[in-house]
Amino acid sequence: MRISDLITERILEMLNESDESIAEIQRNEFASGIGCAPSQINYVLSSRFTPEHGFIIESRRGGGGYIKIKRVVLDGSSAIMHIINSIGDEIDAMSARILIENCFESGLLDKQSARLMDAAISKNVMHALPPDMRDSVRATVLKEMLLVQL
Amino acid sequence: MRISDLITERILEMLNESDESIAEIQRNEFASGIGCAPSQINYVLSSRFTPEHGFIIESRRGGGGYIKIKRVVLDGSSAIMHIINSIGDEIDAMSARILIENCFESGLLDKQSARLMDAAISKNVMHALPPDMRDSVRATVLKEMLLVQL
DNA sequence: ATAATAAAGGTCAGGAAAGGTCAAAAAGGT
DNA sequence: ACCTTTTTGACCTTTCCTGACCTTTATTAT
Repeated sequence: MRISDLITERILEMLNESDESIAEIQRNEFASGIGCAPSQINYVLSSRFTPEHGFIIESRRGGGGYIKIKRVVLDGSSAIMHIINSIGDEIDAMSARILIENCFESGLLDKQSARLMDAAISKNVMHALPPDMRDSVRATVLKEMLLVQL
Repeated sequence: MRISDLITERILEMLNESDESIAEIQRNEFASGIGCAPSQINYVLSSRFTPEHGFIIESRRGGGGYIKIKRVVLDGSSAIMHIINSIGDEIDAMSARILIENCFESGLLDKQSARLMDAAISKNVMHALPPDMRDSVRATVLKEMLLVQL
Protein backbone atom coordinates (compact mmCIF):
# COMPACT_ATOMS: atom_id res chain seq x y z
CA MET A 1 0.00 0.00 0.00
CA ARG A 2 1.32 3.39 -0.93
CA ILE A 3 1.94 5.90 1.80
CA SER A 4 -0.19 8.47 0.05
CA ASP A 5 -3.11 6.04 0.10
CA LEU A 6 -2.65 5.56 3.81
CA ILE A 7 -2.62 9.28 4.40
CA THR A 8 -5.73 9.70 2.30
CA GLU A 9 -7.44 6.93 4.22
CA ARG A 10 -6.63 8.41 7.60
CA ILE A 11 -7.89 11.82 6.61
CA LEU A 12 -11.10 10.38 5.22
CA GLU A 13 -11.60 8.45 8.45
CA MET A 14 -11.20 11.63 10.44
CA LEU A 15 -13.64 13.40 8.19
CA ASN A 16 -16.20 10.66 8.60
CA GLU A 17 -15.82 10.63 12.35
CA SER A 18 -16.37 14.35 12.53
CA ASP A 19 -19.87 15.77 12.72
CA GLU A 20 -18.73 18.87 10.98
CA SER A 21 -16.85 17.05 8.25
CA ILE A 22 -13.69 18.76 9.37
CA ALA A 23 -10.38 17.05 9.97
CA GLU A 24 -7.77 19.03 11.81
CA ILE A 25 -4.22 17.82 11.92
CA GLN A 26 -0.79 18.97 12.93
CA ARG A 27 1.42 18.30 10.00
CA ASN A 28 4.58 17.08 11.72
CA GLU A 29 2.80 14.99 14.29
CA PHE A 30 0.53 13.44 11.69
CA ALA A 31 3.43 12.70 9.38
CA SER A 32 5.47 11.04 12.07
CA GLY A 33 2.44 9.03 13.16
CA ILE A 34 2.32 7.65 9.68
CA GLY A 35 6.04 7.56 9.18
CA CYS A 36 6.66 9.82 6.25
CA ALA A 37 8.17 13.17 5.40
CA PRO A 38 5.99 16.09 6.45
CA SER A 39 5.96 17.47 2.96
CA GLN A 40 4.29 14.28 1.86
CA ILE A 41 1.17 15.51 3.58
CA ASN A 42 1.20 18.57 1.37
CA TYR A 43 1.55 16.40 -1.67
CA VAL A 44 -1.48 14.34 -0.78
CA LEU A 45 -3.54 17.38 0.09
CA SER A 46 -2.71 19.17 -3.11
CA SER A 47 -3.29 16.15 -5.28
CA ARG A 48 -6.34 14.58 -3.69
CA PHE A 49 -8.07 17.09 -1.47
CA THR A 50 -8.49 19.93 -3.88
CA PRO A 51 -11.63 22.05 -4.24
CA GLU A 52 -12.38 20.17 -7.44
CA HIS A 53 -12.60 17.05 -5.35
CA GLY A 54 -14.84 18.80 -2.91
CA PHE A 55 -12.45 19.79 -0.16
CA ILE A 56 -11.27 23.05 1.28
CA ILE A 57 -7.95 23.36 3.02
CA GLU A 58 -7.12 25.98 5.57
CA SER A 59 -3.90 26.24 7.51
CA ARG A 60 -1.83 28.30 9.81
CA ARG A 61 1.90 28.40 10.44
CA GLY A 62 3.84 29.21 13.56
CA GLY A 63 3.53 27.84 17.05
CA GLY A 64 0.28 25.98 17.46
CA GLY A 65 -0.17 25.79 13.72
CA TYR A 66 -2.57 23.40 12.06
CA ILE A 67 -4.08 22.16 8.83
CA LYS A 68 -7.83 21.87 8.50
CA ILE A 69 -9.43 19.79 5.81
CA LYS A 70 -13.12 20.41 5.23
CA ARG A 71 -15.38 18.41 3.03
CA VAL A 72 -17.99 20.45 1.28
CA VAL A 73 -21.08 18.36 0.95
CA LEU A 74 -22.19 18.24 -2.60
CA ASP A 75 -25.07 16.23 -3.85
CA GLY A 76 -24.28 14.73 -7.20
CA SER A 77 -27.07 16.62 -8.84
CA SER A 78 -25.73 19.99 -7.82
CA ALA A 79 -25.92 22.21 -10.86
CA ILE A 80 -23.09 24.35 -9.57
CA MET A 81 -20.75 21.43 -9.29
CA HIS A 82 -21.57 20.56 -12.82
CA ILE A 83 -20.76 24.05 -13.94
CA ILE A 84 -17.51 24.08 -12.04
CA ASN A 85 -16.42 20.91 -13.73
CA SER A 86 -17.37 22.29 -17.10
CA ILE A 87 -15.13 25.30 -16.81
CA GLY A 88 -11.85 23.52 -17.26
CA ASP A 89 -8.50 25.19 -16.96
CA GLU A 90 -9.21 28.30 -18.96
CA ILE A 91 -12.09 30.54 -19.80
CA ASP A 92 -12.16 33.74 -21.83
CA ALA A 93 -13.70 36.97 -20.66
CA MET A 94 -16.83 36.76 -22.76
CA SER A 95 -17.66 33.19 -21.81
CA ALA A 96 -17.12 33.98 -18.17
CA ARG A 97 -19.46 36.91 -18.24
CA ILE A 98 -22.11 34.88 -20.00
CA LEU A 99 -21.71 32.04 -17.55
CA ILE A 100 -22.24 34.35 -14.60
CA GLU A 101 -25.20 35.96 -16.25
CA ASN A 102 -26.73 32.55 -16.93
CA CYS A 103 -26.26 31.47 -13.36
CA PHE A 104 -28.01 34.61 -12.24
CA GLU A 105 -30.87 34.20 -14.72
CA SER A 106 -31.43 30.65 -13.66
CA GLY A 107 -31.49 31.58 -10.01
CA LEU A 108 -28.31 29.76 -9.09
CA LEU A 109 -26.71 33.03 -8.08
CA ASP A 110 -28.24 36.03 -6.43
CA LYS A 111 -27.55 39.43 -7.87
CA GLN A 112 -25.01 40.39 -5.27
CA SER A 113 -22.92 37.29 -5.85
CA ALA A 114 -23.06 37.73 -9.56
CA ARG A 115 -21.84 41.30 -9.27
CA LEU A 116 -19.03 40.26 -7.00
CA MET A 117 -17.91 37.64 -9.46
CA ASP A 118 -17.99 40.13 -12.26
CA ALA A 119 -15.88 42.45 -10.17
CA ALA A 120 -13.34 39.75 -9.39
CA ILE A 121 -12.72 39.08 -13.06
CA SER A 122 -13.20 42.64 -14.23
CA LYS A 123 -11.01 44.30 -16.78
CA ASN A 124 -9.27 46.27 -14.05
CA VAL A 125 -8.11 43.08 -12.45
CA MET A 126 -7.23 41.17 -15.58
CA HIS A 127 -5.36 44.10 -16.94
CA ALA A 128 -2.87 43.73 -14.14
CA LEU A 129 -1.95 40.30 -15.45
CA PRO A 130 0.16 39.15 -18.37
CA PRO A 131 -2.26 38.41 -21.23
CA ASP A 132 -1.27 34.77 -21.48
CA MET A 133 -2.32 34.13 -17.91
CA ARG A 134 -5.69 35.76 -17.95
CA ASP A 135 -7.82 32.88 -19.12
CA SER A 136 -6.42 30.47 -16.58
CA VAL A 137 -6.57 32.89 -13.69
CA ARG A 138 -10.12 33.77 -14.62
CA ALA A 139 -11.03 30.09 -14.61
CA THR A 140 -9.46 29.55 -11.22
CA VAL A 141 -11.12 32.56 -9.65
CA LEU A 142 -14.47 31.62 -11.06
CA LYS A 143 -14.27 28.06 -9.84
CA GLU A 144 -13.16 29.11 -6.38
CA MET A 145 -16.04 31.53 -6.12
CA LEU A 146 -18.58 29.05 -7.40
CA LEU A 147 -17.36 26.53 -4.86
CA VAL A 148 -18.46 28.67 -1.96
CA GLN A 149 -21.95 28.70 -3.39
CA LEU A 150 -22.33 25.00 -2.68
CA MET B 1 -4.94 26.93 22.34
CA ARG B 2 -2.33 29.53 21.68
CA ILE B 3 -1.76 32.19 24.27
CA SER B 4 -2.18 34.86 21.64
CA ASP B 5 -5.61 33.49 20.78
CA LEU B 6 -6.56 33.61 24.42
CA ILE B 7 -5.45 37.20 24.71
CA THR B 8 -7.32 38.11 21.56
CA GLU B 9 -10.42 36.42 22.86
CA ARG B 10 -10.33 38.20 26.19
CA ILE B 11 -9.91 41.56 24.55
CA LEU B 12 -12.74 40.94 22.13
CA GLU B 13 -14.95 39.87 25.01
CA MET B 14 -14.18 43.08 26.81
CA LEU B 15 -14.91 45.06 23.69
CA ASN B 16 -18.23 43.35 23.18
CA GLU B 17 -19.21 43.82 26.78
CA SER B 18 -18.46 47.50 26.58
CA ASP B 19 -21.09 49.89 25.32
CA GLU B 20 -18.41 52.17 24.02
CA SER B 21 -16.46 49.41 22.30
CA ILE B 22 -13.50 50.24 24.47
CA ALA B 23 -11.39 47.76 26.39
CA GLU B 24 -9.05 49.14 28.99
CA ILE B 25 -6.38 46.99 30.53
CA GLN B 26 -3.30 47.24 32.65
CA ARG B 27 -0.60 45.42 30.82
CA ASN B 28 1.21 43.65 33.65
CA GLU B 29 -1.90 42.69 35.52
CA PHE B 30 -3.59 41.45 32.37
CA ALA B 31 -0.52 39.46 31.36
CA SER B 32 -0.16 37.78 34.70
CA GLY B 33 -3.87 37.02 34.74
CA ILE B 34 -3.33 35.11 31.56
CA GLY B 35 0.08 33.82 32.45
CA CYS B 36 2.38 35.23 29.87
CA ALA B 37 5.12 37.78 29.41
CA PRO B 38 3.87 41.34 29.38
CA SER B 39 5.45 41.95 26.01
CA GLN B 40 3.21 39.26 24.63
CA ILE B 41 0.35 41.69 25.00
CA ASN B 42 2.16 44.14 22.76
CA TYR B 43 2.74 41.41 20.24
CA VAL B 44 -0.93 40.58 20.04
CA LEU B 45 -1.95 44.21 19.88
CA SER B 46 0.46 45.02 17.12
CA SER B 47 -0.35 41.96 15.08
CA ARG B 48 -4.10 41.79 15.48
CA PHE B 49 -5.43 45.08 16.71
CA THR B 50 -3.88 47.48 14.27
CA PRO B 51 -5.70 50.37 12.64
CA GLU B 52 -5.88 48.34 9.44
CA HIS B 53 -7.85 45.81 11.38
CA GLY B 54 -10.16 48.49 12.65
CA PHE B 55 -8.77 49.25 16.07
CA ILE B 56 -7.15 52.18 17.72
CA ILE B 57 -4.74 51.77 20.59
CA GLU B 58 -4.02 54.43 23.12
CA SER B 59 -1.80 54.03 26.12
CA ARG B 60 -0.06 55.73 28.92
CA ARG B 61 3.03 54.79 30.90
CA GLY B 62 4.01 55.44 34.46
CA GLY B 63 2.04 54.94 37.65
CA GLY B 64 -1.59 54.26 36.89
CA GLY B 65 -0.74 53.55 33.29
CA TYR B 66 -3.11 51.74 30.97
CA ILE B 67 -3.76 50.48 27.47
CA LYS B 68 -7.03 51.27 25.77
CA ILE B 69 -8.23 49.33 22.76
CA LYS B 70 -11.02 50.92 20.78
CA ARG B 71 -12.91 49.38 17.93
CA VAL B 72 -13.67 51.96 15.32
CA VAL B 73 -17.09 51.50 13.90
CA LEU B 74 -17.52 53.44 10.74
CA ASP B 75 -20.73 52.86 8.90
CA GLY B 76 -21.89 52.27 5.41
CA SER B 77 -20.29 53.48 2.24
CA SER B 78 -17.91 55.90 3.86
CA ALA B 79 -16.44 53.08 5.84
CA ILE B 80 -15.97 50.97 2.75
CA MET B 81 -14.53 53.89 0.88
CA HIS B 82 -12.13 54.43 3.72
CA ILE B 83 -11.12 50.81 3.64
CA ILE B 84 -10.61 50.85 -0.09
CA ASN B 85 -8.33 53.82 0.26
CA SER B 86 -6.41 52.15 3.01
CA ILE B 87 -5.59 49.15 0.88
CA GLY B 88 -3.20 50.92 -1.43
CA ASP B 89 -1.53 49.16 -4.32
CA GLU B 90 -0.57 46.02 -2.49
CA ILE B 91 -1.84 43.88 0.32
CA ASP B 92 -0.48 40.63 1.68
CA ALA B 93 -2.56 37.53 2.17
CA MET B 94 -2.87 37.76 5.91
CA SER B 95 -3.89 41.40 6.00
CA ALA B 96 -6.47 40.74 3.32
CA ARG B 97 -8.02 37.88 5.22
CA ILE B 98 -8.17 39.91 8.38
CA LEU B 99 -9.64 42.87 6.57
CA ILE B 100 -12.44 40.74 5.16
CA GLU B 101 -13.07 39.11 8.49
CA ASN B 102 -13.26 42.50 10.11
CA CYS B 103 -15.68 43.86 7.57
CA PHE B 104 -17.86 40.88 8.27
CA GLU B 105 -17.62 41.24 12.03
CA SER B 106 -18.55 44.86 11.84
CA GLY B 107 -21.49 44.19 9.59
CA LEU B 108 -20.08 45.89 6.54
CA LEU B 109 -20.17 42.64 4.62
CA ASP B 110 -22.61 39.79 4.83
CA LYS B 111 -21.26 36.32 5.20
CA GLN B 112 -21.79 35.35 1.60
CA SER B 113 -19.88 38.35 0.27
CA ALA B 114 -17.08 37.75 2.71
CA ARG B 115 -16.76 34.17 1.59
CA LEU B 116 -16.72 35.17 -2.05
CA MET B 117 -13.95 37.62 -1.40
CA ASP B 118 -11.96 35.02 0.45
CA ALA B 119 -12.45 32.69 -2.47
CA ALA B 120 -11.37 35.27 -5.01
CA ILE B 121 -8.04 35.79 -3.28
CA SER B 122 -7.60 32.23 -2.08
CA LYS B 123 -4.32 30.45 -2.22
CA ASN B 124 -5.45 28.41 -5.17
CA VAL B 125 -5.93 31.54 -7.17
CA MET B 126 -2.82 33.37 -6.06
CA HIS B 127 -0.73 30.34 -6.58
CA ALA B 128 -1.43 30.60 -10.28
CA LEU B 129 0.40 33.92 -10.31
CA PRO B 130 4.06 34.83 -10.15
CA PRO B 131 4.85 35.57 -6.50
CA ASP B 132 5.90 39.14 -7.17
CA MET B 133 2.48 39.97 -8.55
CA ARG B 134 0.33 38.49 -5.85
CA ASP B 135 0.14 41.40 -3.47
CA SER B 136 -0.87 43.84 -6.15
CA VAL B 137 -3.39 41.56 -7.82
CA ARG B 138 -4.90 40.80 -4.45
CA ALA B 139 -5.24 44.50 -3.77
CA THR B 140 -6.89 45.12 -7.11
CA VAL B 141 -9.36 42.27 -6.72
CA LEU B 142 -10.26 43.30 -3.22
CA LYS B 143 -10.82 46.89 -4.17
CA GLU B 144 -12.95 45.96 -7.17
CA MET B 145 -15.09 43.72 -5.04
CA LEU B 146 -15.47 46.26 -2.27
CA LEU B 147 -16.56 48.83 -4.80
CA VAL B 148 -19.53 46.65 -5.61
CA GLN B 149 -20.64 46.96 -2.01
CA LEU B 150 -21.02 50.70 -2.17
C1' DA C 1 10.92 72.94 43.77
C1' DT C 2 14.08 69.28 42.84
C1' DA C 3 16.00 64.95 42.84
C1' DA C 4 15.47 60.23 43.50
C1' DT C 5 12.66 56.27 43.14
C1' DA C 6 8.88 53.42 41.84
C1' DA C 7 5.53 52.06 38.55
C1' DA C 8 3.95 51.59 34.61
C1' DG C 9 4.23 50.62 29.33
C1' DG C 10 7.49 50.12 24.75
C1' DT C 11 11.04 47.99 21.75
C1' DC C 12 13.73 44.76 19.75
C1' DA C 13 16.42 40.72 18.79
C1' DG C 14 16.41 35.96 19.03
C1' DG C 15 14.91 31.33 19.53
C1' DA C 16 11.34 27.94 18.90
C1' DA C 17 7.46 25.98 16.63
C1' DA C 18 4.92 25.32 13.21
C1' DG C 19 3.61 24.86 7.98
C1' DG C 20 5.14 25.75 2.67
C1' DT C 21 7.89 25.15 -1.56
C1' DC C 22 10.57 23.08 -4.93
C1' DA C 23 13.47 20.13 -7.32
C1' DA C 24 15.36 15.77 -7.72
C1' DA C 25 15.34 10.88 -6.95
C1' DA C 26 12.55 6.64 -6.76
C1' DA C 27 8.80 3.81 -8.00
C1' DG C 28 5.01 2.36 -10.95
C1' DG C 29 2.39 1.88 -15.01
C1' DT C 30 1.92 1.16 -20.23
C1' DA D 1 11.87 3.03 -22.81
C1' DC D 2 8.90 6.72 -21.52
C1' DC D 3 5.82 9.08 -18.81
C1' DT D 4 3.34 9.92 -14.54
C1' DT D 5 2.95 9.65 -9.69
C1' DT D 6 5.11 9.32 -5.33
C1' DT D 7 8.53 10.35 -1.82
C1' DT D 8 12.07 12.70 0.28
C1' DG D 9 15.09 16.30 1.97
C1' DA D 10 17.00 20.84 1.98
C1' DC D 11 15.71 25.33 2.61
C1' DC D 12 12.10 29.18 3.36
C1' DT D 13 8.43 31.92 5.56
C1' DT D 14 5.23 32.79 9.05
C1' DT D 15 3.82 33.07 13.72
C1' DC D 16 4.57 32.86 18.50
C1' DC D 17 6.75 33.90 22.87
C1' DT D 18 10.17 35.61 26.04
C1' DG D 19 13.67 38.35 28.30
C1' DA D 20 16.78 42.10 28.57
C1' DC D 21 16.85 46.77 28.34
C1' DC D 22 14.62 51.49 27.49
C1' DT D 23 11.35 55.47 28.11
C1' DT D 24 7.71 57.84 30.26
C1' DT D 25 4.98 59.25 34.15
C1' DA D 26 3.76 59.49 39.01
C1' DT D 27 5.06 59.70 43.68
C1' DT D 28 7.96 60.59 47.52
C1' DA D 29 11.78 62.45 50.14
C1' DT D 30 14.68 66.43 50.94
